[in-house]
Parts: sequence; C-alpha cells; structure tokens
Amino acid sequence: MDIAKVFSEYLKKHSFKITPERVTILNEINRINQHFDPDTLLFKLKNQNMKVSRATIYRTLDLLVDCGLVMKNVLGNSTILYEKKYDTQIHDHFLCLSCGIIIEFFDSDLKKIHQKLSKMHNLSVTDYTHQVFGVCGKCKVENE
Amino acid sequence: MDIAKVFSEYLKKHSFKITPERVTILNEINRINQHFDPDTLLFKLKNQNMKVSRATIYRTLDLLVDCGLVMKNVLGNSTILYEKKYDTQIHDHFLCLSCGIIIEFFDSDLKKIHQKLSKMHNLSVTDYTHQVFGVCGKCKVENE
DNA sequence: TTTAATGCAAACGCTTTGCAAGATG
DNA sequence: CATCTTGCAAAGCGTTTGCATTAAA
Repeated sequence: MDIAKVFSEYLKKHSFKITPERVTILNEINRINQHFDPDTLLFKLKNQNMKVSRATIYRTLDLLVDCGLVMKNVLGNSTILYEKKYDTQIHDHFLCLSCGIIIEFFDSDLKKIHQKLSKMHNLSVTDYTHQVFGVCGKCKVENE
Repeated sequence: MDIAKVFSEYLKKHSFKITPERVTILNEINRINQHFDPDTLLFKLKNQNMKVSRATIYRTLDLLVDCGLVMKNVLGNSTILYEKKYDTQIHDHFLCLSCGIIIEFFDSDLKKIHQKLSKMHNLSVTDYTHQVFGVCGKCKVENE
C-alpha cells in the first residue's frame, strides 16, 4: 500500500496542499508501530529536530483520519490513542486497571456480531472500537 | 435490586455521608432509562427546582461509577455517556455517522470473545465498551 | 464537635481557532 | 498571485480542584 500516494491524492482531491510538515508527520506515523497520542508524536519529531507545531499535528491528524490512514480512538475515560489503520487488523484493546498496561488483540468473531447487527437494523458498519477492562495476569499474581 | 441500599452501604463503608444531593442524583438517574451526560442531568434537576451544582454532579457520578451503579463510557471521539449499570445488559452502541442516532444493542457472543481473551492472557475482564460506527438504515435510504 | 460535602469560581489539560506571515500550486 | 498552511497565542470546553461555608454523624 502506497501510503504517501493515498495521502497526496486525498489532498489533491480536496485542493489541499502537500507540505513538508504533512509529509513529515505521515512518515513519522508510519515509523511508529504502536498507538500514540499527539504529544508523543510532537516529542518524537522535536527529537529529530523537525519543527512542527502542536496545532499542525492536530490539523494533520484530522486529515489522516479523514482519509482513512489513521484511526482515532478513545480508551477508557479520557485516554486518546491514534494508530495506523493500515498494516494491522488490531482495533481491540485490553486495559489493565491496575497497572495500565495495554494489550492489543483481534478476534474475527467480532465481525460476525457486526454482521448480525447490520442485518437486524438494515445498517452499514464502517468502523468500531472495542475496549476491554480488567486485571492483567501479572497484577492478578501480585495482588495475591 | 435495592439501589439506594447499595449506595448508602457503599457510602458508609467509606465513611462518606448520605446527603440530599447524592440521594437526589441517584433518584434522577434511576428515573432515566437512557444514557445521559452530566449536563443533561444537571438540567433535568434544575427543571425540578432541585439545586445541585455541576461540581457535585461530577463528584457524585464518580462515586456511583465507583460503587458499580453507573457506567461511564466514551462514544466516538469525545461524547461521554453515563448509564445505569443495573436493570440493563446493554453496553453496546451503534452510532450513525450521518445523523447521530444511537442504537443500543447487546450480543452475548461478545462474552465468548472475552472468555477467549481471558484464557489466552490469563487475565480477568471486569468491564468493556463496544462501539460501532456506520450509517443507519434511514440515512442509507436518504443518501440514495 | 469532628469530619465530610457543598457551591463557587478559578484552574486544568487537551484541543481548536483567529490571525498575520509564509509557502504552495 | 490567489489560495492554502503554518505557528503562535488566545480562546474553548468539559472536567477538576481549592477554599470558605454548611451539614451530617
């Protein structure tokens, strides 16, 4: 999948402009193989002496979400995570309420649930989030 | 299920106090058979000439979540919903990205997914949220 | 009478926005 | 050269908090 192409074609289509900042941000996201938040992204770019403002990060993330390259999701009550939407099927997160560790997982049976839902209400599913909370294996042992 | 008792015992256990504001808030939530947000709750109470401050709403909601009577969840990118955790099994929401309608649903197969996850990672699941996004039946027809 | 809860307004943290200066097509 | 984008700092918005006052136990 040619991510750069997807993005630039999206920009052209909307008569938006291809700028160094936008390219830089997409490249950095492509390098990250985990979820991230806007500030982490800003920090990573700062460390490489690339100067992009926080506002541009937010604005570009919106574009990337809009063109389908990035997924924005909310974990728990306030944690916002972004992640690549390509190169991965993982949309599901387990959050340990004790230590905060995040375990990513994927279960294809979820698709079946969505299919059932679609039929029942005659609707179309385009996306979803599924977050599970509890206590991880380590914390279970430690709390005993 | 005696909700008032659950709450008052929780309060006693923590040497918190039973106040008119707390009782009022719980009663109002019990009357609501839908998800709601803090401001809606405040507004409903104001309409009945019950004066509770916004701060107290937030503080009481935290208590109710903590004692398990209320569930707090985040729909989409920023919508925060509270809902009763008793008298209902519904934790799952479909949000129409076109008109914003929310359809609540429940599928017991989700439990099986959680059981699989628990076994695989030796963890315990205490809660979850599952949000599905797409286009509802009405909007599908209208957009044609 | 001790301890906790309330209301208020100020603070917070993250996100968005208005605007002037600068870059893109 | 018209239009879009950037950075900055200010504003927004929902939520949280410090503090003096009031109420519960």
